[in-house]
Amino acid sequence: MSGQFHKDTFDRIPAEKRERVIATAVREFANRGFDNANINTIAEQAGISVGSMYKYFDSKESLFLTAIHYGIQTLDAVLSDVLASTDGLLEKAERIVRMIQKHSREQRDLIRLYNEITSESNSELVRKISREMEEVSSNAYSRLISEAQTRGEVRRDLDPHLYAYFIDSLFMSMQFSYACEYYQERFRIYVGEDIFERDEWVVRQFIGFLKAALT
Amino acid sequence: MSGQFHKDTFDRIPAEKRERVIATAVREFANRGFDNANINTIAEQAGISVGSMYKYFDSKESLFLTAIHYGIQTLDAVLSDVLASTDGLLEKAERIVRMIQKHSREQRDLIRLYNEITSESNSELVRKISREMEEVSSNAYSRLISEAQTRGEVRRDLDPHLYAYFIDSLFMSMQFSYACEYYQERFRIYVGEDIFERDEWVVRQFIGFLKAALT
DNA sequence: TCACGGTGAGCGAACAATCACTCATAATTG
DNA sequence: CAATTATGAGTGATTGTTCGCTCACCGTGA
Repeated sequence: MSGQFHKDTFDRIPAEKRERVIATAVREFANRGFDNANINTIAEQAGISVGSMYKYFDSKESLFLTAIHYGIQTLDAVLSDVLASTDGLLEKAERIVRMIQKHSREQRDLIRLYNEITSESNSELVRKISREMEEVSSNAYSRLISEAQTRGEVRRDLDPHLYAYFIDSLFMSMQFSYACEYYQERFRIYVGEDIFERDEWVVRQFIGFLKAALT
Repeated sequence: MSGQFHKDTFDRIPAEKRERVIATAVREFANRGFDNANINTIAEQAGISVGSMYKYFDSKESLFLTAIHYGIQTLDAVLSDVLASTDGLLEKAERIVRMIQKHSREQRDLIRLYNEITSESNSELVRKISREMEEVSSNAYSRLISEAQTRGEVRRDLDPHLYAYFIDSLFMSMQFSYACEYYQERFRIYVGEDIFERDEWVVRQFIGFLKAALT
């Protein structure tokens, strides 16, 4: 997890204020996108002055990166929690799907911030963070499949890395479908208006899909 | 497919100029995003004046919508072409994957424009676009699966709509992986630096994944 | 205890750049 | 010579960033 994007000053202020600033930034960037998010508004909503904002961060981009950095840490923590269990591949997948359904609603802003990054392509720094972001789940998923293969749980004629990529693609899509506007609308178009009240059914169908694909 | 977003004047100018304007708009919106795209620059690069731009379109949003509308039509045309064949489900899927690999590289701007929309936070815009965008493929894919089910090609215990959604999620992810920076990087992280020279292998593995999942 | 001065967090009005959009004027067309 | 189309400098609104200032706090020395 690479270095910090904020000034030292930001570390010295009370934790409560620091968290308020980050939470506000995450919300604003997630809701309005990088360009439409307004630094002056974020400051106002966080209860500090614009001046202070620039005492903490060099630029709008620095604040954005700090918000993302925080988001990644949070997401990683949740994922690690699931992956640390001793369950088999399909049990873990099931827990991840449930976690996605729960987490995507509770921490909607974070997922939308993540979604934001996937089309923000013109920044070197964002790319760097993204790499660290995907590497965690990439390694974890690939290893999961390899291990399941040696245990005989999963077919041997498939490439663990590519299949990890397929599975992560499905997870990503679901995650966004529960948190981001465009993907929500798409989910409804495909499966119906009431899809967000059918969580258990989605879990069952998804696991069925995965099980068939892997065994 | 909803109505037009441009003024009548735009229909009256030479086709060559019209196409130049649209191509330039698609490129700029794809590369810089809606907010960062500059109308004055687009006009300049298309070889017309800003004034003319506003004789053709009411607003930046109208130009954006027109560009997207054009993009959707192009994508639809290509997809319809594949879906019109008499092949079975898996053969069609294979052709779609190959089409994605080819098309995503040749029409990079269009795919990136599509990617741009998926994280657009302007809900007004999203609603206008998403339906038009997803309805075509949604219906097509769902129908494909249903038909394959009645032919006995595909398991009956799965929901055609949800499975169509899963498959489309994989297609989307691949499409972006061949055209958009963040997804490209992610693809490399998962499967290796040389993944973009292993098209045939990807096709085979993907079809294997899908075949197992559906039968 | 009190006065003093140094430090740096906090402030927000003002600045400066950007850019969507307009309009008076010119060119073109029929 | 109308009527239509094209032009691009200008306008106004927005917003990232700066800067001169205040003030609370702390250490020091009398």
